[in-house]
Amino acid sequence: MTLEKTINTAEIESRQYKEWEASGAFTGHPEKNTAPYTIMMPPPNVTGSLHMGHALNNTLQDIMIRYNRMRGKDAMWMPGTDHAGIATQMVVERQLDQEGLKRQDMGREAFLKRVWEWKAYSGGTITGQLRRLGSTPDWSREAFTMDANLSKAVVKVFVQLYKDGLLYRDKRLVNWDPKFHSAISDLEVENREVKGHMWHIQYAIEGDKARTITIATTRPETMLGDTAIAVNPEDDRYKDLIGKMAIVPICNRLIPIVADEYADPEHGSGAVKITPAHDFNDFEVGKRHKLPMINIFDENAHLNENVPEEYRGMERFAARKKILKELEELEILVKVDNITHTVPHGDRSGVVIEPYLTDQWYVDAKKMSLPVVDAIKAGKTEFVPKNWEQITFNWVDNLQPWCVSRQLWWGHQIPAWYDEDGKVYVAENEEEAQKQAPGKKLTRDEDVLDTWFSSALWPFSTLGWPEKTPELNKYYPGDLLITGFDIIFFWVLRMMMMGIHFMGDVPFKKVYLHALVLDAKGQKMSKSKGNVIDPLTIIDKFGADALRFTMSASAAQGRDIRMSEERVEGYRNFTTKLWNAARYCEMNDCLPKEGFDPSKVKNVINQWIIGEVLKATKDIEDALAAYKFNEASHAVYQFTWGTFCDWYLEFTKPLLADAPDDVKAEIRGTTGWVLDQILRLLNPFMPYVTEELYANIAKRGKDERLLTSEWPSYPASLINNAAAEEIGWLQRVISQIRSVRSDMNVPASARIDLVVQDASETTKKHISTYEAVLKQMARLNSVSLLTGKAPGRSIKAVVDEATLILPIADLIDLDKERERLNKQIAKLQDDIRKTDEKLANQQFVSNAPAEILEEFRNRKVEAQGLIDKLATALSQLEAA
RNA sequence: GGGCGUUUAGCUCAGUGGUAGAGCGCUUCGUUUACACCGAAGAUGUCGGGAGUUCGACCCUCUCAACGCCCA
Repeated sequence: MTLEKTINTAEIESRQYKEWEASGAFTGHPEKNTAPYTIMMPPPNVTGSLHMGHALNNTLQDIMIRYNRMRGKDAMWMPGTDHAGIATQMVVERQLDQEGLKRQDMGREAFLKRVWEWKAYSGGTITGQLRRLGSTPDWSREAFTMDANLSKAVVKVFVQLYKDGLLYRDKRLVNWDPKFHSAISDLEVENREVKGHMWHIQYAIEGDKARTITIATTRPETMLGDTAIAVNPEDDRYKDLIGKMAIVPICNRLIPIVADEYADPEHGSGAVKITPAHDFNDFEVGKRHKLPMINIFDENAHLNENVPEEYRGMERFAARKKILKELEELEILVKVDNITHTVPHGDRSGVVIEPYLTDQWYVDAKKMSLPVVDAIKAGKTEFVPKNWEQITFNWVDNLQPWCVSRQLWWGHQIPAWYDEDGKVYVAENEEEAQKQAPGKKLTRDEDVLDTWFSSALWPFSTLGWPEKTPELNKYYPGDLLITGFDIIFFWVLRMMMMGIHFMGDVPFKKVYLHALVLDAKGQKMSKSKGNVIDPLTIIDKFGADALRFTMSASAAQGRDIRMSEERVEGYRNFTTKLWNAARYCEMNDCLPKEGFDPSKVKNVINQWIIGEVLKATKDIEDALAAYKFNEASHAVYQFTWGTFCDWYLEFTKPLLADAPDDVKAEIRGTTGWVLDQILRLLNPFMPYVTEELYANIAKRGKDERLLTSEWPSYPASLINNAAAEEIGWLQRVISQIRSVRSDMNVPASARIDLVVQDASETTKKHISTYEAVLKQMARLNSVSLLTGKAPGRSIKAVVDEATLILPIADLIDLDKERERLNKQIAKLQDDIRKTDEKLANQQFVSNAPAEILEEFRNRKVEAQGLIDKLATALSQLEAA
């Protein structure tokens, strides 16, 4: 086959992916003895679509999976999707809304049918998009958090945690989302800074018309639920009022004035109203003082029957207005301050969260997290970068019970039943529950579980737990988890809690936490800002390989990634470069040859490039072992472009034209071999273009693919230091000549002569060996050794012991050459001065390690040698 | 208010206790039959400010500042 002149990424991508998937190479083999390499994919929302975060996350996972598959591991990347309770229900409710329907009118069953339909319709979108990225998870095991077996695991876990006393029902204040009519967890609350007011309201004191007490509040409507006023016990202003009763305006209820440290004398008026049913701090104060709790809201955050008649049924912010108006009329609204404060909002709904007293299910997250901390400290699970471990510990210290019930319909319905007295029975099914409550009429808990409850089980529920499957046996614990730091607390820790509790071991050995993908200006991408870059658009424009390489090359640990098209464009150019290099190889019959043995190579240039392949391989391996994706990418990029294309192919061009046949044959073999290695090294990063080239550069068997080929592995003895030194010399000579030519404005088209002065025997040998290469790459007419006197009017450059003379009298500008030489000398003298200062420092000489001293001394000698040669060149110039 | 992170070339960012690197951009030159999505050469930095540790600091410590994120 002949490679097309230009690469057609869209065509290659769709064709190659189909072949990969059909080949069955993504599938894990629990029945085989091969060592496993397991990654659990963070399941994206089933109805979602690919964003840059997914692109980053999945690229990194796929690199590790492909790399380990090539290294002979049983690579198993577990894919799947999450039912995403609130998010999905919200989407479907919005659709219903447009049809003028409400889920309450449809009923639970009909609504769920509708959600399943939506899931069936849009559920394949995200997995299709992951395929476009080139991801190779084991699709045959694709799971969904609401699959029957995963749901079974959820029920099992719920019941067991209940039995273990780690899950319980409790009446507490929750973060209530009035839009969803549901409790949400602390983590789902987003505190937003907003402009608001601090209202100062005067309360009368019972039996003392002369005294009043002024409290400050940002939420005056909650005064209808006040059950106390708190003052600081040390606050002299109010000491005498402690124990007296105040009168709540409007509803004219009597409430005690209590002493509590919570009241901050510095803050507001120093006196705070206490509404235990609607504020987390007040709730604690209420418990301390055994205050009654008056709930004044319903599930819509509308005022309920516990408030004066004229307020009942009012929306909370309307009620606030009315109250303020009434307070004003009563002339007890004494002051209004404009302030900025943080107000809790639902991260999904965007509405203000109301602390609300309800019965909910809680998991004792604190208790379950203790073994997690121990496991991390013991190194059973290691976080990369490490600093997340400490952050995790701090967070665990402040852990609150995890509210796991949600008043939604889409999700895992809680396996709990109530009898007519409200007694609860937790069981795996109704039959079991009934056994616990013989003869009683049971009703099932209407609520569902937090989405993160089921995703916390992901590392083992997807492998068949609670059955003892071969998969579970082989793939748990997983090797690596790659996810964003923003869901450490939502997901990573909860997986660890559940994994340790139910499997007796951590779910993964390493957790790589990547940063966020931002726009080019460093801002978070969001629909409202309109700065979202769609990965699919990027793929269409530059190809999936370019996007993947951008992600990998940008993934420096602990730093956000600024996404810009220019960067992707640069890596698109890299794919083109590789493509063209392969075309060149094809045109020159430099393709992989059967039976080529890199250890048998005789030509130094070939020995050198083989050694460079090995060095690059090691660099990539080391970088990946440390999860430094940017370094690994850089190593393979640099080798391919900077070493193979820029030097090796250029070195060998003149030889392919003129050298003896055996040399040509060896070059062809070596070039083909190196190309083959590059394709392997690059494959995890750029799977499509490499696969396509691999298929085209040699005859391949039906099932022979890079996807399942082997990662390069050769003995380090193939690195030939003498060859590296020799080629280093060659590169220095060529660079020097090119540099002076350019400095002196010698036209590239001008073929000039090179005369070498003071050449050592080795250099003489090299000059003769590489004459053809030097001529072509430095654009020379002839290469010779100096005999007799050095020509005066010429450009000179120094490489090691030798002086390179370019006698081009008619082409050079004497002043310019003088200037160039003087500049070089001046710079070297400056270096020597600095080195001398160091060497003159007695403390440096006596304290610095020997090899450093040696290095500085050598540096000086070398610089002096150079100066001498340049000075000679300069004086000859003057003499001429 | 607490915590974390960032501050290095015009831009985006790597980096190491021993005389600063990449990509992009910029300048000059170039149509040598893989590639102009290219090649060659080049310019540009008191490595945020200050102090300390050290023979030696961009790197370690302290401090200040700016910016960002998270939590209260």
